[in-house]
Amino acid sequence: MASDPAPSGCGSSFDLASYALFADLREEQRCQLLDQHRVLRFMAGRPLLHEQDDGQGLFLFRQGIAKVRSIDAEGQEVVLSLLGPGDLCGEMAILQGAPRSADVVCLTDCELLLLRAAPFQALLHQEPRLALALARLEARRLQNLNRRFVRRESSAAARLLQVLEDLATRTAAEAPPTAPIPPLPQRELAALSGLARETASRTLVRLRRQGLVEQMPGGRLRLVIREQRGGHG
Amino acid sequence: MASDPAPSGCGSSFDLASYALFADLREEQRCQLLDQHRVLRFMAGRPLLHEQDDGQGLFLFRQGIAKVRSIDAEGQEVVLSLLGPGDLCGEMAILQGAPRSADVVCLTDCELLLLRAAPFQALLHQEPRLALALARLEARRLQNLNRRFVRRESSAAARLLQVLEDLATRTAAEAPPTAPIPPLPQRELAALSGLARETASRTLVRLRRQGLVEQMPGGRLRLVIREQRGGHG
DNA sequence: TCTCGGGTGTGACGAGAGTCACAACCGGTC
DNA sequence: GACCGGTTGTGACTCTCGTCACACCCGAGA
Repeated sequence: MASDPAPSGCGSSFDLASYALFADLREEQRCQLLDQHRVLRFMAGRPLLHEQDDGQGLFLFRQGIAKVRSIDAEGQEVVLSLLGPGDLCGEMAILQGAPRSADVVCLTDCELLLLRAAPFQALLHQEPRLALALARLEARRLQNLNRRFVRRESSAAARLLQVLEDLATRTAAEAPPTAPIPPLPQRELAALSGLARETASRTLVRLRRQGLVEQMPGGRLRLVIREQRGGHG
Repeated sequence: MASDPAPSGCGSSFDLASYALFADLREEQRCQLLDQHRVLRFMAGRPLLHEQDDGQGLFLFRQGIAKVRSIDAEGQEVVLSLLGPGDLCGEMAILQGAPRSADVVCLTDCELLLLRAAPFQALLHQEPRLALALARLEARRLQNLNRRFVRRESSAAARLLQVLEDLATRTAAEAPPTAPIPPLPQRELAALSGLARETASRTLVRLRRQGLVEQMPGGRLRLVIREQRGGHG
């Protein structure tokens, strides 16, 4: 992990306003939040939050994709969601001093902004816009997970397609589902969709034969959008 | 559905303070929220939210258990969570004028308080404590769903036990997992745990034989707590 | 009493995905 | 070139759960 210490001052080029959470704030308040922020870089495969156990902070994704995961009773990894540019994490720990139940691991090289918890917490208590925006953020996450929960019942193909679409749309803010997907080993794709590696392999082969997934130069995958993706093939 | 119109005044005996969401407010603010509230009663099997499509409100559970559910692509019901005394719902629609993706159906006869959206929304924008409490509420829901997501992978027995425990703890605020469970048909238990009715039946038989579940007079079930409920039997 | 209907237990079967095993491939390094 | 480790494809088998089918129970009502 690399870290650039940053000046406390504002006028920084970091565009907090592009994060929905901070869009409603006054410029001066955003500056407040940037106080003693740092820029962090993690290599693919590195965990984000482990090292920050006590002195928590807010992590804003600028580049790269990460997975939020948990370990079940049998020691199996369960992936709860994906994070990409424009997303943030660490707010749950700040909201409720709760012990962290999930950890975050980078899937690709990541660059992110770490805001200190203190000014964020202070602003939360005095500015309803921020608290409200946070409530909205949590609500949206809940809805996303709900949708995922509903799809969870479905076939291996549907689950894998869902993961591929998620990956594509996280490569950048506003990325289309047909954006090329960063090259990840099948083992990883399988973990993301909750399948065995072999099942993921077989399913990928079938999806390629059906023309739903395209192999791009460099081994990257790309979704091909078709109507009727019911996924009961 | 029965409905008691209520006076706008305060001094009502409804104890909003017992809901975590309102615990931090001043008494006067809670009164504000009670303006034109109503008491609603629904029979088991009745949907809550359908009829309130535009004029939304906040539903506070006082008695009874309900399920939050959604319908998947194949028309199958997927249960997202359970609500009981002390819980509330309808806040997502208020937070983001979003079209509702899930509906709420009573499992037993329910009694609840309906607060009007307007004063709640107004207070949200001016009182950070309320907005913050709402953010915490959403965060806690997210964590609950995360936990459920993790367990979803597991066996039929584990899933059913989970549902039974959820039902027991929702019969009242602070109810222990060993509280008696309201008598629901197997069809309903199966839907709650995402199993086929037959599988639920077979699994229940096995759990009874293992002594993990007890049949009480009147057909009600009760969980028996044992250490080591790994659920790989 | 018989019958009817809903809820419940259980048997037989099939489909889907996990597991084990192994071969082919690919990119490094020596 | 040979070697090695990690990745990918595939075949065979197993296990779990869904599905279909049916028998049983029990309470309600004619």
